[in-house]
Amino acid sequence: MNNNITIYDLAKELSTTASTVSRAFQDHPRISRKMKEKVWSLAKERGFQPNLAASQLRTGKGRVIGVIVPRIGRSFFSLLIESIENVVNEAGYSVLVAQSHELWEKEKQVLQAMMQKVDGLAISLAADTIDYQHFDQAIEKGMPIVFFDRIPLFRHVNSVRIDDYAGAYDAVKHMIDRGCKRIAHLAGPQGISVYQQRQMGYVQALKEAGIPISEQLVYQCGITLEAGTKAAEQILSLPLDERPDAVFSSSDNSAMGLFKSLKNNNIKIPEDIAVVGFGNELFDEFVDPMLSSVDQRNVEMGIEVAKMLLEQMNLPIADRKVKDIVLKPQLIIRKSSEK
Amino acid sequence: MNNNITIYDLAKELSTTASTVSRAFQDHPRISRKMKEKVWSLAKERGFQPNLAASQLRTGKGRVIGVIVPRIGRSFFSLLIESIENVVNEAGYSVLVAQSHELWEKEKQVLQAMMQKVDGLAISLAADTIDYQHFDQAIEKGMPIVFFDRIPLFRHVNSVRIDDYAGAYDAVKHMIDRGCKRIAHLAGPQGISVYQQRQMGYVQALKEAGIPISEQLVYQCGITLEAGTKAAEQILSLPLDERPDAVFSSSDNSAMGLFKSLKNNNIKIPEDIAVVGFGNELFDEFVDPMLSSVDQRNVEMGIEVAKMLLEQMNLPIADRKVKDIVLKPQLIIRKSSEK
DNA sequence: CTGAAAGCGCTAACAA
DNA sequence: TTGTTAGCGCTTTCAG
Repeated sequence: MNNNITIYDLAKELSTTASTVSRAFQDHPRISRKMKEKVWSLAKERGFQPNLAASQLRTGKGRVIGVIVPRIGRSFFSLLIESIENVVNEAGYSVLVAQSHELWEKEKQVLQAMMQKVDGLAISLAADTIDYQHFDQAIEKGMPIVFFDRIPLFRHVNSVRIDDYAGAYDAVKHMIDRGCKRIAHLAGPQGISVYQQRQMGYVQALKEAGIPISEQLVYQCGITLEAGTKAAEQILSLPLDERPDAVFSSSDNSAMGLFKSLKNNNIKIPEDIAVVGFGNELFDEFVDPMLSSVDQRNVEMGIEVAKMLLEQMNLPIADRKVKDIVLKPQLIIRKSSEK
Repeated sequence: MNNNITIYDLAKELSTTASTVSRAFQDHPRISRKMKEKVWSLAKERGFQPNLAASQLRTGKGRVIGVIVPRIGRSFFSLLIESIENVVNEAGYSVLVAQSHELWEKEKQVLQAMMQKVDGLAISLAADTIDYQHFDQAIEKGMPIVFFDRIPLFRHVNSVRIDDYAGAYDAVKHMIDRGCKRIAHLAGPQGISVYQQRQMGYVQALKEAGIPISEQLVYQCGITLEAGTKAAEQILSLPLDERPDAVFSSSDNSAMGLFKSLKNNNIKIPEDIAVVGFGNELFDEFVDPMLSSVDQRNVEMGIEVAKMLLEQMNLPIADRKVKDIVLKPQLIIRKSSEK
């Protein structure tokens, strides 16, 4: 804050000029080793901290990246932020966070605010977002952006995600292999890319196994605990011979709601109904029986996002190539789907 | 980023000067309404965004606050960050986050980096931190700091926390009221203020009830799942008549480890051993029986932290008064401790 | 109520 | 290899 000492002070003390001191800090090749060492050691001695605002005003760079997510407190996003921070911090960057609260308007607003403050952005879309103009404008202005997990569909943008389709496919295939015949699906909001993909993976697995897709076994129910509870009620109200013998949920939260309701109604998991969720949340191992789930590889995803963003930022605009990294999710089989 | 339009451009177009435009944006009292409105409407029309770096260079303020926590991904901290962001965002601030990884060195390092970038700081201490000089220096430089949850002990600093002592006391009292006689405690790292307080609350409740404190029922075991598992093993290895009939854990994670081990060994919860945790994590309601726990009031805490910080930042240094807000935690009683 | 002018601390073209 | 100089865009005293 009130850091008084400047490169001028250092320069004076070394009987040189501000430019030389400035260049010394940048390890400029045309400054002598000797000079650099004198500058560095004096700086350390005096506890000098370069004024970032001044540097940012000159260069447009402030060593900060921004992360925009729907909600920071959701474990998936907080783990991603953690992972991103770990990587970019190593490279001398700080992380600015903002929340869209799943709202397109809010997303535009925080994007605007971030534009002034960051050198690059990592973004996971709001559920609400259907229009990408705000991002187009940002990209046009030269802002490096990497989308992750929830990415704009049909767009040529930098992105890191898992193969949600394959994750869902594997989960459903696993249940089929275990002998399940009637597999229900708790689908998430179809406006969000990842949930759409998961539903498609579910459908494909059934198709390949020659199991007819039944509309009434696909519950468009959202991804909350309550959504899962409601779905369970509907399932329990079905005639016994129409009841599913397995459920693949697009989120662990809704899986949990279902799970609890089924147990409360003395349905045995996995014997009567097998359950597989998506997200591999911590609590999956706490419940009884432990919940099978698809791991989203949060840590790796964060690392890839950070690496891609750093790479983009350090490349001249002309050399930047749009990249799309797709990680393979991993099905974690636990008791809830073992037959 | 490449935002070309400046207040000079606006000034020219309105045949006035930069000073007037600048003042108009600050809603300066000595600028005419008419002028202000002309400036504001033109600014909106042109999509003008003031250059924050320039303003920060001049004023030293950049409309950013920093949050330093041990780990972002832990649900307690991520919920707090979420809550803080919600409040300060309303006031036009962004949030910079950094992690100490429980290390004193790292904490000092990120503090340094933040000093250059933020107008105020919210901090929860690393487990490792025993020396507060780095904070003293920051405060001397005029940086407003609010500590939360894990605060420096015996220091006159701004802080927001819950009454961990009372939370623990209430939890243990509740078990005593339910008829428990031998109550064990999974204690957390005693170097961290909150865990120390929780242990003291535990001790006090026993004392008041005339129950002797037995050293071997206090497990100094850490706050991870594994720690809880280990503690369970030790408990199970006790002769039957020395086994506790209740356990108060200083964290939900270690409670969970204990919980699972006890169940695996056919100990009935709460009949054989009642369990109460601390933290009121989401998963407490997912497990069977549901886990009683002490709620830390994350949302309120975040709100208070943000409000206190905003208040401090907007007060001239001379008028700032050190405050300490203590929230009352709430015991949430669930099946795991009902007898 | 508005304008002129200086300067926040750093960087980088240009010059030596 | 180093120095000179101008200026990034904004704020703010001082002067009308």
